[in-house]
Amino acid sequence: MSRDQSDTRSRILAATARMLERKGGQGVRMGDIAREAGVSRQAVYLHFASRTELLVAALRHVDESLGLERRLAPSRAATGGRERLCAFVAFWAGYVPDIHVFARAILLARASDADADAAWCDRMAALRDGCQAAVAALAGDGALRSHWTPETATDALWALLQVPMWEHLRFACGWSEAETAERWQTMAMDMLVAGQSR
Amino acid sequence: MSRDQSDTRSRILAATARMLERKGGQGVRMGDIAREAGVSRQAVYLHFASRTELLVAALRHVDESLGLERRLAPSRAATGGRERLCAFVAFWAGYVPDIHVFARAILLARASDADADAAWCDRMAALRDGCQAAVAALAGDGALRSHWTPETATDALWALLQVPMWEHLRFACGWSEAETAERWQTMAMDMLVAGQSR
DNA sequence: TGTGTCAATTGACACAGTGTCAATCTAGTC
DNA sequence: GACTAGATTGACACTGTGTCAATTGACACA
Repeated sequence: MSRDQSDTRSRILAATARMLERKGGQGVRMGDIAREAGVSRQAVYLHFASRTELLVAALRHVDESLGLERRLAPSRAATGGRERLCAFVAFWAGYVPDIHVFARAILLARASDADADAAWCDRMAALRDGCQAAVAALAGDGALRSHWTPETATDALWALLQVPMWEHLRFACGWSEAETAERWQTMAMDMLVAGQSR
Repeated sequence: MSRDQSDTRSRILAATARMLERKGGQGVRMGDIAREAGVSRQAVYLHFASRTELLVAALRHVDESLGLERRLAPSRAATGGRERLCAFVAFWAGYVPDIHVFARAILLARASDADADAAWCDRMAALRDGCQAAVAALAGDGALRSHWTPETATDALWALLQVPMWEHLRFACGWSEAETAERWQTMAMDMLVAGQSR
């Protein structure tokens, strides 16, 4: 049989992704995922200790299959501060659409589950590092608006790039993915970069 | 006895506020609220059909006791576009701290409850009206950055003023209430107002 | 051919929280 | 003294997570 241990595990992860994609953050039950994966509900618990652990693993799994590191490369390679900021926001605007259903689910779980909260904080800390690097590049060019310190500017950019912000722009405002990406960059630039008045 | 119908109702609302304040959005159960109000759990259902209805009523109740309309007056009175925008963000930055625990609870309920979602969308529509008015005043002064239309600028401001954004600035970034208010205004101005480079 | 192992299945159950129901209690009112 | 209405009590249905124990079926080793 082609169904060894790791096979089942990845089928569960794939089923989780499909279900989240289809039904959105809430309303996806352990039983739904099991059925979708073609295994029993208990088989899921054989591989993941809890719903939260499954969600977090599923998110990590898409990170890998999407090539998070590879996608991050352009922004790391950018030399100028402005270019780096633009590239970073562009990367994130292209990445969030692929992960936001997982983010949604974890964000909801977060309220009542310390593990989910910790996993999310971890991930957001990594995002903040990216923001910090972009802001540092900007400051290095002397292009940071004078009312920001590198610290506060990092915080501001970090806040701007939160997943709920993307969701709001995308769904509440009804912006297309391309519009969201472009305008999100503009917002970041206008907020942080000196001499941007047009 | 001093316990007539409307008395019990408002005691429940007050208890809801206290519990949310104390324990945050999640983890506040109907039974907790009942105990806090000094009534039975069923008495709560006698006054509110569901948890969602209670949360929404509680939020409306603080709106009234806080004088939402009165607090909104300064921004409505402002003449210049910049002043109006500043006053509006200042109003909101002063208001969110008082209501964000209710917002949190409703936002969480929203994912699995259509009523909560509808109530929240309603409220957000009202916020958007405020944003629209501020942007219109700005545009009227010719002070709107050229890359925005009134529509897109309204959306952008609306997104910036979402409660999760405030929560992130306040708690994840660790900004004080005053810092959050001041910098939130700056972010809005930099994003929307032409000729703001410093 | 027999034995051991391990993933997976099945069905039962504990637990928490929301919401419902019916019987009963307790004031105030006419 | 009967009526009414809000409140109480206790039981229960329902949903979803997580646990447990007994069993099945496939493969491996000898």
